[in-house]
Amino acid sequence: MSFSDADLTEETKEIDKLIRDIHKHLVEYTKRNLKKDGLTMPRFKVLWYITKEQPVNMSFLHRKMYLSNSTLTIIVDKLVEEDLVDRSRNPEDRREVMLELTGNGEQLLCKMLSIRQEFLEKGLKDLDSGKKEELIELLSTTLDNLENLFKEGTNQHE
Amino acid sequence: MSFSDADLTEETKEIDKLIRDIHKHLVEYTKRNLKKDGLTMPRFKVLWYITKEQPVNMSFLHRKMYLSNSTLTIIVDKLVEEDLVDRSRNPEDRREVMLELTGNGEQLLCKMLSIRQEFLEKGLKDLDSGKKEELIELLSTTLDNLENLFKEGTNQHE
DNA sequence: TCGAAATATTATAAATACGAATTAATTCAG
DNA sequence: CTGAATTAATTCGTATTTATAATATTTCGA
Repeated sequence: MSFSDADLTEETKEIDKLIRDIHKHLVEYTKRNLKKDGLTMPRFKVLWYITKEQPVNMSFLHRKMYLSNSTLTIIVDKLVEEDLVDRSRNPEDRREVMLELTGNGEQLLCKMLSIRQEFLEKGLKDLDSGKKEELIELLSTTLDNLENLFKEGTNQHE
Repeated sequence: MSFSDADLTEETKEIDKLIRDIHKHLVEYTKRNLKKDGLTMPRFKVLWYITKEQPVNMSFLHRKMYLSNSTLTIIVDKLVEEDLVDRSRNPEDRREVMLELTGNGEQLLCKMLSIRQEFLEKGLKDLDSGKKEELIELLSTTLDNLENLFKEGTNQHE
């Protein structure tokens, strides 16, 4: 078997499309369920990122989500108002805000995550554990490379 | 080797995270480059979808992108104004609009797609052609299942 | 031909997003 | 210790994106 440049290009395009489409379905399915509980995607994501390393500050969200602090302030305002997030100043460094999920927040996030999890689980039903591990391996390698490439671009002087 | 339920759950979470993160890097890298040419993500996506089946109408974009027609009208307005898209009525059925890329549109989209393509290509550099095919196979299986699940949910009566 | 269905736009309102200026707290150089 | 620089977050002004409801316009089936 031999591969031309055109094949390689096609493979990349194909993988791009697959990643986009899988992601799109995950997002749309998630949105559909968020809506039932009055949540939107950006607000859901903020909850999700907070839960990763509670308590977190605004800058953490900024770094992870690639949204400006001013945008995040508005989104967090809303979440606090809805009693999903608790906002307080860090006593160690009072410039920093500390964000944590409230009980409500935890509960709602959990629910949404498990709905999402179940959806993807069904999507993966034809892959046995070995194949899933294989998939994880292939995607991890790719992500590592992309992260490095991305950082290089970011540190561009000027 | 044996696998517990917890392992299976972890595998799914891991795959979810990998898909999201790869997608995130693709999006952020693309955005960074779009910005240099005054493009935004939704506008870029509309160009991309138009090019898939030129000429397309608004409803096609609606079905593919999960955006309301009114949202799309606004985005397309902007693209027409920027001379990236040509909008005309379909003479066969004058309710329909026909969207095509202008020369400028083609050119700009091509440029952006190849920048994106190159980025992902580098991300995939450690996978030989066999592994890429494997990856395509695994992702395709998953996407098929997700598409079916998604449709089921959509046709829910009411 | 008449009314229902399909297609797109307009009007309105809300959420999301960014950058610049501002405020407050901390750190650091001298 | 004090003032300058730095850091963190918010506010403000503006633009973009998004949704819903209401409104043409056109097509098409009975």
